[in-house]
Amino acid sequence: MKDGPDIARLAALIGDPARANILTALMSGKALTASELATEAGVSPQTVSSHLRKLEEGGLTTVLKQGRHRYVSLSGDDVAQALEGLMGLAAGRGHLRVRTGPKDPELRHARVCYNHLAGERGVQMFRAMRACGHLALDGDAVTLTDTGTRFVTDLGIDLAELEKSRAPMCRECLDWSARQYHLAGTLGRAMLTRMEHLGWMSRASEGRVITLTTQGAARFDTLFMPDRASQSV
Amino acid sequence: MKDGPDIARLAALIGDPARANILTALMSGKALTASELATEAGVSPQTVSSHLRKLEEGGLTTVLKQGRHRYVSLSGDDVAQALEGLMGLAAGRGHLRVRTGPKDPELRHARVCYNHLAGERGVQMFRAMRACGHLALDGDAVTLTDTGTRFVTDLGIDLAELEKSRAPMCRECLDWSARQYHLAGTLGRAMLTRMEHLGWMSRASEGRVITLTTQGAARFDTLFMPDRASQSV
DNA sequence: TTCATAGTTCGATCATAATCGAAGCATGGA
DNA sequence: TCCATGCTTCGATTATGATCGAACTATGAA
Repeated sequence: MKDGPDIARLAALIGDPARANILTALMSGKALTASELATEAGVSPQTVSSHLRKLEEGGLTTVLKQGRHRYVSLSGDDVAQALEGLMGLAAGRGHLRVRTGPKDPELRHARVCYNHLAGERGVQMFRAMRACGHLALDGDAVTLTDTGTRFVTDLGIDLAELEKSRAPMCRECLDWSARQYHLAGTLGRAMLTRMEHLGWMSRASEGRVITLTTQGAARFDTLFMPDRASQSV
Repeated sequence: MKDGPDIARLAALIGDPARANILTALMSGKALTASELATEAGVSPQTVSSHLRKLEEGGLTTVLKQGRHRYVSLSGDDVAQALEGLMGLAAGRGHLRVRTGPKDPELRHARVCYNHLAGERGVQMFRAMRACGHLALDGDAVTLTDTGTRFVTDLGIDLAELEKSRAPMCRECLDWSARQYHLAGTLGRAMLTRMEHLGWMSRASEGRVITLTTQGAARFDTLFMPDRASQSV
């Protein structure tokens, strides 16, 4: 009995170490060049060329050519979502790197997941916004409430700009480290960008770790603590 | 940069066709013997023995020995969840079997997903129960309401029995065919079992298709149509 | 125009792992 | 006890696919 989608082919695409490293690097949401990805994966340019072709043919990545540069990115949110799901299962089953790097705790604390905030901080933010009634849930749908609209507008987010996009504004994304949900979608992205702009947090030039400044952490905790968020609004 | 969980190893486990077939068969929620899985995967007993060892070591399956029989099952809901996520991505990317069998539409309509109802029917049920206020959502948490308690009790479900289990009673499970959520957890399982008992639907002896009787479909639609469910309670 | 850089294609190499025949062990039934 | 059945282990075979050196194409800058 062989029915339903063919997960073997898709999983085999992800199951090569070099390709897994490429996909993981692309989880930052950045579009990276083939050369950068060759460095990330630790293989030669010719090898990465071959891998990228397979990923593109499999529908996991898209490529944008600009002159002699080819910018590669994940082909959509759903790829990121499935990868996070695999990460969650891998973490839950103890499938960890042999050498857990010094960045592991930092990744768990705060990291970028396809351009939005993930890790403990991401979960904290999502939970606080729900607790304060800024976000409402209806099944799989997450919507911004009236108080939420005021909240994010006060924070400096241009909602009119977000509404121009056809992508969902709010979406739940299962966090592999916290095993809870954090906020994805265009609003999730805008929140991270805004907090970077405010100087609360910054992304490393390489990798996915997000670092909060001392002041940024304080401001973040002020805004996103459930029993304190009400007072600030 | 090689950080976070090792998805390559896990994906490679799933990425072998024989093992993917095994895991897909186990999505029915039944515990199957090694011989049955050898038939499912279309390989010899010695090959399946080798594959099962890998899946068990990887934490994806558990084995229960009874005499000379070894009963294999998925090691948890989270495995089923990640597999469904991969199925969704595979379906969305057109990674389908070369020969889409005659069972494909039936699988999309109603199928068993780790012992609970999936497919269009599963989504319909979950949606209707939320619309009628029988289920309440708070982030990732799904809870049975007072009206929901009465509803399922009237349907013949023994909630006291369900509450004895440590497993979550209600959980959302993303449906690969419908791209929406259906109800999982012990309640989701109990609902399917109950409707089978009422003769509304039955599982094929092999595979995961669920067939509704004419009368069963009528009763199902009566109970789980959002604008009609209120009248029946 | 020349040179440097980004990236692809070709083909050979080689490591890996799925596969099954043969043999053996464990269990159950007559 | 003997035979049948379920399952595992061992070892050889073979197909697959990742890999990179060599060579090439395309683009950009001086």
